[in-house]
Amino acid sequence: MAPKRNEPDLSFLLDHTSHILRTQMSAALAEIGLTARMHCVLVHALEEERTQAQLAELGDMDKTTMVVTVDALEAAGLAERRPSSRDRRARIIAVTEEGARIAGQSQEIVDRVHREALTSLPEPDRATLLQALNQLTEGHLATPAESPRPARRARQ
Amino acid sequence: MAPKRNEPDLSFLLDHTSHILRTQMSAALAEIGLTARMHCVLVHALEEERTQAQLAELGDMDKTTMVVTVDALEAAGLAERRPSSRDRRARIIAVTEEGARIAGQSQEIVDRVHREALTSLPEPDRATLLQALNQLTEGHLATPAESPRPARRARQ
DNA sequence: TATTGTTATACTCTATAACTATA
DNA sequence: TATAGTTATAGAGTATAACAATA
Repeated sequence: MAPKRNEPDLSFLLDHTSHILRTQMSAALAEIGLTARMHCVLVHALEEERTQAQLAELGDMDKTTMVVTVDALEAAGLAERRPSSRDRRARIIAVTEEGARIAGQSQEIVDRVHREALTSLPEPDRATLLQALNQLTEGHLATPAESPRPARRARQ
Repeated sequence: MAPKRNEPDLSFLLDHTSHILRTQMSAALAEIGLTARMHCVLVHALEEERTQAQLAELGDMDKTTMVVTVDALEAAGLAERRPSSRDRRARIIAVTEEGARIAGQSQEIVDRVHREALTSLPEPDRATLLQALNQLTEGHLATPAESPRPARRARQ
């Protein structure tokens, strides 16, 4: 049987919920001067010594996007670039004391926004939702379809 | 209890699944020369006589984005702009015969991509997932938080 | 005065390419 | 030769502003 039209479908539901959640998360983090990327880098950099490339990989960012993000963290006094002792090409992102404090706050904000979003769900459905999304992520929605993107021209 | 770190959270899961599904949908629709927006406009325009503004509202697009989308549909011979008999400012988007045929195909593609995505889920979880997402959409994830965007300067 | 659709374009975001220093 | 990080900028996507026609 064909699905009824005008009924929210999976695409709409995922697009809508992820978009709204993202705006709420951005707004909440903005109150302490962070973007979601800055939060992501702070948290991962706190866990252990990591280079920009490693942090970019973890946060699924381009290395050039990471440059901008680390610039912002440095400007805010939350992190510092330090030369790696192992590889003089690489830079370790060291979180400052203030950065660690802010990271604690931002993690609380992230958790709170998630909690608040899920409050409209009955208890048992929350676990099922997260589990189902996890399964999709590992199943047919693991890898992106490639879009035939035109290559960019060389710089003049 | 604080959530364990490095565990996929709601933000990651929604972002990831919606992004992957979107790439798959784009790739699948591209095979018949459509974008998701073109499909969306075609389907809604087929249901009843609708103006660009109404279609923009339904598809959550800016009116200027709608202009581009309708241009593409016209160029592909799938739809035509016709003056509204009620309001001479407005234009009805009329789907051509070929457009209706393509809309049928694109709807099949959309349904197939959704079906395929959900195959990794056990039967009972599918309904729960869709229901839970629906509830989020109507609950705390109904309306976007507003981001303080700087106003754009006037044209020179 | 407000609204529909159009055009032009400003702005954001992201990624590519080229580069330097190092491996 | 390959990789880490930087810089500059191209390109896509989108929205704002201004406009003409009409309400």
